[in-house]
Amino acid sequence: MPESLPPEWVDPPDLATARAAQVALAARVETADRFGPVRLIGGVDISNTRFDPENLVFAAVVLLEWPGLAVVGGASAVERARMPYVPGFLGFREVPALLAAWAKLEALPDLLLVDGHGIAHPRGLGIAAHLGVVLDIPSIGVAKSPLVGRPEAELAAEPGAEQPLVWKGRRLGTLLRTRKRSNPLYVSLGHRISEASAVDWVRRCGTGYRLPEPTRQAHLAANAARRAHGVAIPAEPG
DNA sequence: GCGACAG
DNA sequence: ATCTTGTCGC
Repeated sequence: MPESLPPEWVDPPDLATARAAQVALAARVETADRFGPVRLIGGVDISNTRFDPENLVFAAVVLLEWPGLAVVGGASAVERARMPYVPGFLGFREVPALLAAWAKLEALPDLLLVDGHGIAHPRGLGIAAHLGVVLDIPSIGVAKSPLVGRPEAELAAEPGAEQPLVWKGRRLGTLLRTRKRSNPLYVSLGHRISEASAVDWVRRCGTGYRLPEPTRQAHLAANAARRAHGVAIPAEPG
């Protein structure tokens, strides 16, 4: 973890400050592998209630053992969104709640898979990179749709097919088709991991679904946390 | 100026 | 992100 993180890295007062914070954070992203043996893999995602005037953000972090990919722990938290969803600034909307959930974890993962882009972002700081740098944790971005860039060439239809994601002459990530007839995933390194390793780990975390198990379980956990919120606990009979 | 635009 | 059951296709 960097020295006590500057407030604007997580909760900037305006978009101009947020933009500057992203540039500063992006400079801290490490694009080479720097992590030890992987025994615990984390999955992260958030859930929102549509038309919620409270603007609540339900965040979930799940812990899966490696190998095996069984969920062995996790935590969730609720926070009020500081700002609305603005493409390119997703981190500032979700990171606060994720940090709250992170603080409740009984153990920390060795690698983190985040629902969203890593460095495949206009300023190189998608939410996976944002969270990775703030927590100083190896992270991988796994997005379900593109933000910037185009595949270098047409992506083959076969499962397992991949294609470089290119933007302005730079390679920012990889399109990965994890299932037949499913739209590809957009994988990009977040922090302390190389692009090649990021794709390798996403492949290893595959269990037959479109999304890798960590992110898939995090999505389920975030939804469960949201549905459990404000739901009265049925009284025990007797 | 116009269109694109993670979750 | 979220609203939602069945249904069509592999």
